[in-house]
Amino acid sequence: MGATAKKTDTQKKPRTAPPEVRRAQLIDATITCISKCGISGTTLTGVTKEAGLSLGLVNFHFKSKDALLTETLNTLAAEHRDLWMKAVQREDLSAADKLTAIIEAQFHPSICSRKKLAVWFAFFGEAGHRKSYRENSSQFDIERQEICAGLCRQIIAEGDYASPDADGISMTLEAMFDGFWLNMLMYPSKFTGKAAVKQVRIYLATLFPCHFNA
Amino acid sequence: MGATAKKTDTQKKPRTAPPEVRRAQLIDATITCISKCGISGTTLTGVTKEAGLSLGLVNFHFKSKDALLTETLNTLAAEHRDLWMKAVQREDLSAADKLTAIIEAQFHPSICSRKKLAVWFAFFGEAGHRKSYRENSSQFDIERQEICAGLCRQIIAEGDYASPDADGISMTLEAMFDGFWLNMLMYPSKFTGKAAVKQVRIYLATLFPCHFNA
DNA sequence: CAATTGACTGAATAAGCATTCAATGGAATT
DNA sequence: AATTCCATTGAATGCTTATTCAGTCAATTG
Repeated sequence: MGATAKKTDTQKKPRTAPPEVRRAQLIDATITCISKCGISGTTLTGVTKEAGLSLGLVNFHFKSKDALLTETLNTLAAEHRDLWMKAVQREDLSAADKLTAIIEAQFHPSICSRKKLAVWFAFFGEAGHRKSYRENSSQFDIERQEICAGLCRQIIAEGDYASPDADGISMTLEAMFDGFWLNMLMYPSKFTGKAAVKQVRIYLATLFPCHFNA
Repeated sequence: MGATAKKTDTQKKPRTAPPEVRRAQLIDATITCISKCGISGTTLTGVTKEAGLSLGLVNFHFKSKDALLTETLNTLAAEHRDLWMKAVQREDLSAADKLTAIIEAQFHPSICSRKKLAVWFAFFGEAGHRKSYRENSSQFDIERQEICAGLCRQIIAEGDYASPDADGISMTLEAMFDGFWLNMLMYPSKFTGKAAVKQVRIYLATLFPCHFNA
């Protein structure tokens, strides 16, 4: 339905666009395709049809199908990292606030829509044998887990809590992040992002009652 | 290596075997192939080569490749269910003991070898769009979660604990199960089954200190 | 022993796929 | 206007794959 931005000469969409735009379009279409058909069901014909572009464009803007898939995953991973990193870098937030921000980023609607979750797990399913799928995103995971462990250590020191096991707690947090993601994908009616955040906060409130409340 | 059961005439392996045996061989080979190459890299040529059988046998013993994959997943799901169900059905165990048994089953080496984890997540990755992959195993997941919730309710009643949210706890347990599985697959050197059991027990010990200890 | 049955084989088939590339389009530059 | 350059197109190519099936083999039955 008509989107006429400038009356002057915007009537027909241009037949050509800068590579950046095309790459973004193709990555978007790839996300849609993977979420609908899985990685094994995602074909270049399908992706380009979804994007409304012609078949040959993928190999023009990307080296190969594999490069398109890898860059799709990297895009999702970077988008996620940007969101929580923004909060972690703020100087005015307490350790508990930063940890809360990481949790909320994990379950933010823009990060874990059903569509994107399907893509994440499609990649996890292939990650076992595809090194390129692990490289980037696992680096981010490790980075986030180490930051979480550091924040936990700080909170433990602040509150003088009994449990000294910041590494164990951050491991468990990581597991809860991924586990709730999977359950949100498989049983969306039973598991929502809101409920996940709530449960993670209950876990933290049990451990650090002075810093968190359910 | 020699396995000579009966001296009389067992020298060469028979060229033919009952369908049950062949089906099991093919499912085994499928697990190996998926763990090595993912679902998209698993071909009938590869499976039959792995099994040391001829190409045509898959479509003889199974309706199709898809049927083979579905039955492979169902086999894994049933194997897992059998393990925890055996403990849950015992009349002599307390609720806490049964919950412990479920946790230990979840991370039992026979259930979550790296090989089998790779297969589980390969299926999760495709489950979004393949109804047949969800049907059986998700039924088992729901069943297990409801049993866990019941056990939690019982424990809460026994210990007169403050937290009344058995459903939330069982949701969190489920998430920890899946999340630790994923982390065991992705970072096997950092995450082991033993460590996972320990962390889950710590979680329960925090909630139910009279029933569990870390 | 002959006949029958069920398991097994692997070459042949047909469909689908990623990738290539010669040709086209059109915007920017000369 | 002519030229250059880059984005774009989609038919053609060559490879991989699931599935079929006509035939082989061996055990069991009559």
